[in-house]
This record gives sequence, structure tokens and C-alpha cells, in this order.
Amino acid sequence: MPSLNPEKLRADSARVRELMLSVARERLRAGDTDLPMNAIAKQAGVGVGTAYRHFETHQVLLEALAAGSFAALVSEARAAERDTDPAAGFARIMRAGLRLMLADPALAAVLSRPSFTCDETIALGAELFEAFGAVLERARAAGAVRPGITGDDLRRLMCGVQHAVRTGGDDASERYLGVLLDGLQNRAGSR
Amino acid sequence: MPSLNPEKLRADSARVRELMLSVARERLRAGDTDLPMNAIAKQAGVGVGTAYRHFETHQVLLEALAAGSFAALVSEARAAERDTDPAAGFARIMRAGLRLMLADPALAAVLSRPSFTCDETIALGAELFEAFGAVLERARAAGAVRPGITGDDLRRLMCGVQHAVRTGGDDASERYLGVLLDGLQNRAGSR
DNA sequence: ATTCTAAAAGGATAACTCATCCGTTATGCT
DNA sequence: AGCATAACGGATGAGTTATCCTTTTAGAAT
Repeated sequence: MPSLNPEKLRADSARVRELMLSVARERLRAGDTDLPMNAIAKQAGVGVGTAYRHFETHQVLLEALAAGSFAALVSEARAAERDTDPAAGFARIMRAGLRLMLADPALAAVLSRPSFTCDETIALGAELFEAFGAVLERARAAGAVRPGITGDDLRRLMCGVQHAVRTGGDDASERYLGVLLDGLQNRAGSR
Repeated sequence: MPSLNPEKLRADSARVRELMLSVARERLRAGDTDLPMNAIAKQAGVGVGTAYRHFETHQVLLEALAAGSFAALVSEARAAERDTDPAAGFARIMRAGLRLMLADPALAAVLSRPSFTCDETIALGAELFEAFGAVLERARAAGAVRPGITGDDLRRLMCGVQHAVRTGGDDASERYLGVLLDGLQNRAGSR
């Protein structure tokens, strides 16, 4: 019993889907990271069965919530790819990734464990992988990023920094990202 | 109803406490980070009530599990404080912290959310705070660590790196710590 | 407009976990 | 040995997850 296809939904179904997503977003904003299906269903005024019909698993719900932010991140990666300065492009996508993860806990959750289940997310992940890989490769070729660091390393490190910033204050974001970006530079011959 | 005091326990009680701790450690090693009280009690062959009597909350159990590693970390901090080279002392304690957190998930959990509940942990936390603060201060004075970074920043960043390493491979530890340590250096005038 | 069918909704419920309460049992002091 | 009390154990209520099946409804066909 797969989740309902967001395309070609019956009118009532589409209404319920949007309602559930907005309730889930509201709960996320309120700091509830658990997103209990039952509670969401109740708050949205629909039956539990209906909730599971729309989002078969927790992961599916998370991916649906993160879709918008994820797409925005892919756009940023594509833009960074076209940046004239390889180092600037790299810094740009890193900064954008952190900003988007901080703004959307669902995106942070999805990126922190890349076992995507929805076709849409899988496609976005592939796009991101490709665009980000190009940005990284270009930066490395320009000597702006130390060798031996993979795209997956950066994903993990960014998730770690995101976590750190979340418990730090508002101003932690710039400081921590600064430390990470400086640490990632190619140190050969820089001193 | 507070948890039992580890000192002055009745013989049977001490036996149960040690048994539960060893079962919990075993489960942690097996990758179960949840440490469900009921399951631990059952596996230890004691009643659930007994389990909660010994460890009132999850947090208390975690702190009891982490006590040994936590004490080792404090020792490392004291040793780093006495290191001749401020920068080397700083690198030493950072390295030790990462190693200990990776070896003991309970320590990682305790350090990642410093709301200590047991007196013993609170005391260890205060000791660590003091010793680590001295190491950081000395390193900063020697120009080895950029200004604006606090001890709490470092705790958060280390927990983030620990998380990243845990999902990365075995060799990720050195790479990620290297990035962090390089990023933390005082960049003023280094290029 | 009416009828019909497939899609969707709804909620009772089984399975499971957490944490408490209280009657029972065992320790170790006198 | 007897006793006070510390500790044990497990039944149990509260809460959550996820499923199943019946009822309702949208929207197409006539």
C-alpha cells in the first residue's frame, strides 16, 4: 500500500494532504521533532487511517515537508556552479545549505540520513549530488579546497555544524561556518 | 523518589546495579541507542520497578554509564593543561575528547546536552569546564586559537564532528578533526 | 439530475513501550 | 532468631504506532 501520488488526487484528498502538511509544519516550528502521526491526524481533523494513507511512513512525511527547501538547495547548487569564482561558489552553496537546514528542520533531517524513499526526493538528491559535486570539483581544482574531502564528507560535516548551531545562539551560525570553511581550505603552502 | 545512592548499597542492590550497567553497555555496543528500561530490566533478569529504582530516568542511566569515560576526559584535560606547548595541549584535549566520545556513545550523549542531573556528573562537568577553559585560554593567549570561540562552542562543534565521524568511515575521524583544528586556528595574518 | 463505482475517509483496535504503584521478599542489624 | 526496612518484581494504566475494514463521497457516465 504505497502513499498516494501527489499528482492526480481527488479534490478532497488534495485538501487533506495540504492540511496535514501545514499541521506538521506548524508542529515542527513549535519544536516537536517527533511528528506523531496520530497527533497530526487528530489536529488536522482526519482519521488516523487517512493520515497513513497519505504518508505511508514517517520518512515519506519528512520528505514531503522538505521538498520545497530541497528544491531551493538544488537551485542554489546550480547557481553556485555558474559562479565565476570557484571558491566563492563553494562558499555560497555551503552557506545556503546551512541556512536552509536551519530554516527547515525537515530538510536537516532528510539530509542527515540520505536513504530517500520518495521518487521526487531521489531525483532531487541526484540533482544535488551532481551539481554539488561539480562545485566541489571546481573549487578543488582551483586549490581552494583541500584534497581528500568528498561530497559526502561535506554533507556530514554540514549536518554536524547545523546541529551545533541549533543548540548554540543565533550568532553561532557565522562563527561555526567560518571555522569549517577555513578548515576546509587547502593548507599546503599557506604557512 | 530519587535514584539509589551508589555508595552504601545493600549487597543485592549493588549486584543488580552492576548487572544493569553491564547489560546497558552491551546494548550500547550493539548499536541500540534507545536503552529501553523495560528491555534492560528483562535482559538483566530484574523487575521493571527495580530498574527504575536504580536509575530514575534515562538521563541518570546515561550519566552512570558515562562516568568512567567522563573521568578519563577530565584527566586528559588536566594533562593537557600541563603540556609545555599550549597549542599541542589544545590539540591533545580535542583529540582525546573525540576519541572518548567515539568509544563511548554514552559520553557523547551526555556531553551533547549538558543538563547534568547526577551530583557526580555535575562535579565532573565543573572540573572539565575549569581545566578545559584553562587549556583554551592558554592556547588563545599563544595565538593558536582564533578569538571569539568559547569553550561551549568547542563542545558543540566536537559533538557535531563526533556525529559526522560516526556515520562516516573509520578514517573519517582524522580528516574531520583535522579540518576542525585547522579551522580553529587564528587566521589573522596567516595569509 | 440520477446512478454507479472507485477512491478516500474514519476510527476501532491489536501490538508495543514507558513508567508507576504496591504487595512480597530478602538483607543485615540487634 | 527476630525484626525493621531496604529492595525486588511484575501487574497495570497511560500513551503511541500502524493496520484493517466499514462507511462515505467525489466525480464520471448516462
